[in-house]
Amino acid sequence: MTKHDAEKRDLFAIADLAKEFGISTRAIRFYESKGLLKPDRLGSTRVFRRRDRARLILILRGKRLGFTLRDISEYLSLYDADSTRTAQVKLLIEKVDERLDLLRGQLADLETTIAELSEIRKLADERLKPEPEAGRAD
Amino acid sequence: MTKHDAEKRDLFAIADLAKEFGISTRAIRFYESKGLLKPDRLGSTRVFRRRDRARLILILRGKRLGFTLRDISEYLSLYDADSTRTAQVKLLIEKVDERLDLLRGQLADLETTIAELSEIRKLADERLKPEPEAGRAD
DNA sequence: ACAAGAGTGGACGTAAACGTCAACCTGATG
DNA sequence: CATCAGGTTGACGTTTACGTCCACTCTTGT
Repeated sequence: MTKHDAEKRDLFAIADLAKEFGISTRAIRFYESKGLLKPDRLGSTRVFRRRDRARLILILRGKRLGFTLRDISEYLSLYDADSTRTAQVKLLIEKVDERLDLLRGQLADLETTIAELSEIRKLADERLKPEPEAGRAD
Repeated sequence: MTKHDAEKRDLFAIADLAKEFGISTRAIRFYESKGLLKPDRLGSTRVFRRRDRARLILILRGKRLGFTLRDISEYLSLYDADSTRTAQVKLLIEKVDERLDLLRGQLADLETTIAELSEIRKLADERLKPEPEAGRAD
């Protein structure tokens, strides 16, 4: 069972991650080619560690939110930047703020949309059971 | 002034909408070709009305949220479905619920991301003004 | 020894969402 | 009348994010 506890392991084959997250190995290699992942190598074989797995999680979340890989790449660099040591903390802050604005915009859009759909749902639902009154006959 | 109050008008040229929303006329025609918009015609010239403008707003919001045009198309049909008359209210409800689930998932992702970035921001920020001590002089 | 199974890089294919011409029509205007 | 701003329909080009072969190489079980 310990074998399957992905959280605790530190070594992953490309196929492990592909399976765990339901994506193709091709996709993973593609992410690497774009610099989003930097697995170690054993000869030519990729060896993924916890760090890469964590990045992959962020990548997939970014994708669910509709960001491009380029966006996500920038975004990952924010995590990397090591806010306690970076020489350009101000630049980092700017970037983070920028992205936060963007996300808050999305959040607002999302809330509006959810509200509107809920309203539609409510109407349709009422339509479905319109007689809290009396009995009926078929 | 009344001329420019987009909300109150009922006739829009393709370029009006393009300008108002900062997109290309090509995009608008493309949306039409995909059935997302159905402007009237004066001869061959497209005439957009409030309804189309409203749909365009929904389309752009959908895009900001990372949905495909196909997704958005389905989504628009929910608005169209006229929940007070549709013969398949149940189907409508299912679709809406489905989409609400999806959106709520995004909302959760978004909130997580915002929280994480805020944390990074906080760290970087502290790093920038590490002396909450003593007075100041200008 | 050898086949199977996983890994590799490289090349090509593809769907989505437009951008970018090209070639045309049309009404207003100096 | 010539031109010009705005409209039209194609048709082709482009970028993104992979899928789909392909032709190897390595490791391992029998």
